[in-house]
Amino acid sequence: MTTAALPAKSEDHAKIHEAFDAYLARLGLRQTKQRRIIVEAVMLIGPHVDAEAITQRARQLDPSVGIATVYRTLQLMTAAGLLLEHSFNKERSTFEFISPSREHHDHLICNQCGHIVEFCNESLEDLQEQIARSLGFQLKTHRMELFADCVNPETCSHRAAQKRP
Amino acid sequence: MTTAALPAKSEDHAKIHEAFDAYLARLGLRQTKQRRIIVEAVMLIGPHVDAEAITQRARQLDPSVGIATVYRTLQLMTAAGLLLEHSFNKERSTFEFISPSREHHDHLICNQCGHIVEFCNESLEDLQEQIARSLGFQLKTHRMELFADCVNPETCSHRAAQKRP
DNA sequence: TTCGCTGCAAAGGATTTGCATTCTA
DNA sequence: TAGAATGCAAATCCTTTGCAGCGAA
Repeated sequence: MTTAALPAKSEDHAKIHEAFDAYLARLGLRQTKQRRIIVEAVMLIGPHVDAEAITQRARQLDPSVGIATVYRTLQLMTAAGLLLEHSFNKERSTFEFISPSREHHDHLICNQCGHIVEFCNESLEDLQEQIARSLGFQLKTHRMELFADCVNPETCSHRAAQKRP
Repeated sequence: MTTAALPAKSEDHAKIHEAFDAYLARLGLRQTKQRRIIVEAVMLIGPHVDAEAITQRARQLDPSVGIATVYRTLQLMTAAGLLLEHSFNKERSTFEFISPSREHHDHLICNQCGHIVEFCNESLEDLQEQIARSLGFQLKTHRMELFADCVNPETCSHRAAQKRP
């Protein structure tokens, strides 16, 4: 059975901000308006974000946010364990927002429009573990991405959602 | 059943050149000394190559080979189905040489020593296709990497076998 | 007040492109 | 000979860095 992964719950927003602030405090770093805005932007447009999208969303909250700060904050969030950096396509890094309420899942990426579908399949997980065992290894983690075409072209309308003004 | 993938046979070199020439002819493109050199360089250092490595190897065969030509030829080879482009790391593209004698495979990477085991598992392939279909997509390609620990530590000695001259 | 932060602009690094020249077919 | 291919240098594009001013603690 293949199930779609659930999106983050909005109740998490406060917890995420808290977690990030705690991370900053732990390292003796400062809480700033820009950092709060960028974390918020990630949650608003997540779970898959890139620096450009974040910058645009953040600038709706405060037009003066600089790209450099976005990149620096994205690195911080990754270090804090709030984001996972992927290279789905080579021209731009994608960051995945990891909320506590989201379970493990893999990704299917549409070749046409770049839309990302998250899914989880138990049999697949079992099989992977079994394969590793049969090769004399104990599976720790894995990375799996399926690249596919929409069977129904108009399903590709996510393209619109992807486009930016 | 999980089987290990075999490396390319050197007898393939001639066939590969032939296949590439045929591809060029089919598109009305020209056979050139540089293209032959670059294809040869890929086979010499494959199966995992990047533009820089290819350029260096190609220049041992002819110092005048330009980087632009390497990139252009790598694109041609990819279009011809001789290479598969990966983005294992975001700062540089890796191309995987696909020889007819090498079957499709996935990768298992040892967490301890970095050794890469190539394997192929039919059930896994079937399952992936099935998953894509159930999500409304037609699977084109996939990327799967298992990160694992050797069950038996001394198996980890493959490290030496990994090194290239 | 102290430094960490920020925005800006310039720097980087891989890959692509424009162009005059060279060379295949 | 036509026009495809090449090498070089300049141009791109995403991301990082240097720096002087700003602001959190």
